[in-house]
Amino acid sequence: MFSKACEYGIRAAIYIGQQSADSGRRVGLRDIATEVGSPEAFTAKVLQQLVRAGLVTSVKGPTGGFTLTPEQLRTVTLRQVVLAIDGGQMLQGCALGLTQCSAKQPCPLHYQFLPIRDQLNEVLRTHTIGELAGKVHDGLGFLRQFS
Amino acid sequence: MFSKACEYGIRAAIYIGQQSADSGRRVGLRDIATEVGSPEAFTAKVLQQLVRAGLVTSVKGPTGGFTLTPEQLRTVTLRQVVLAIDGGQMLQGCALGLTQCSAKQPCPLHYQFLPIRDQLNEVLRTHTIGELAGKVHDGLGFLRQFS
DNA sequence: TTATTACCGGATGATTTTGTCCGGTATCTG
DNA sequence: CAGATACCGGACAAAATCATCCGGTAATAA
Ligand code: FES
Ligand code: FES
Repeated sequence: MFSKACEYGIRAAIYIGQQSADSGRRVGLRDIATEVGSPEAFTAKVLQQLVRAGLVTSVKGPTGGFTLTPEQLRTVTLRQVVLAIDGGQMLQGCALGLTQCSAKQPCPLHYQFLPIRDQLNEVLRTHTIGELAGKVHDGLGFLRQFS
Repeated sequence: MFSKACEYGIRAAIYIGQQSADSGRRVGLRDIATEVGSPEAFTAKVLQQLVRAGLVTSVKGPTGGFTLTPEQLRTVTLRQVVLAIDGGQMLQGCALGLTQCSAKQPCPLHYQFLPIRDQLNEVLRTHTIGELAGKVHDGLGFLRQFS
């Protein structure tokens, strides 16, 4: 569905959001990688993308780390995270790989896939990182597998 | 969404199906690659997978090529093609990359993604190659972009 | 100020996916 | 049988993705 980078990015963002909403404290890279079960160095690259896109805030130095401002918690959507990392191919490209998805020259699956893709876009567009972080906080969602 | 290999495989299968239903004639690799706009040698690999999986029939020698039997046209679903090439990750894996998708330890998006994935599975399960080939035959669907 | 902390950025390497090449083999035609 | 055709199979190569390493830089705290 999404690339590994995107999966790590989403999980990391939600964890950062959870900690930010919970206690306002910043979380370090090591902490993030441990909690979401992702490779540390690679996760750093992905987070840099999110910081450059303005979706996550970072602070250097001691007591530094990553955080989500109250505004970011409220406004940053899953869709923005996916677009920043994976681009729009999954969100608007043709399911069968035609160079463009359009009713002009639709692939044989076009009209079957449209509602699916629309629903996917809707889910990504209407869910904020802060909202998902709340679920994790309430024990309704998990960011890694516990055995 | 799907891998390149899978996209080529689906488009190729539909084209083979269209020609088989249309005139019963077998189509060669070159013809297929041209008509669906895919790299010839790579498409050959993908078709071999489909032949081994029993979803497409091949015949060697002069006048040989690929074909779909009437039974294959009637019974082979898109889902079988996708499973043969890409496996089940997209069809049953967790959207956020958790090692397993389950209500036991769901990711924060689990319940939002379930209906989307169910709908995707339903579309793949209920559409046969023969049915989609019919659309192409009737000019209602295209397998490559015409400028 | 000085030392420490922790993110930043570029270079590098491993793995998977994508794509090509070519000889082998089965099949059909004459 | 002889020759041509076209799929088969394995080796090989290129590109994208995934992942690591390490010196640089900004910020904090003593
Ligand atoms: S043209 Fe293929 S999904 Fe729209
Ligand atoms: S656990 Fe993530 S989609 Fe089911």
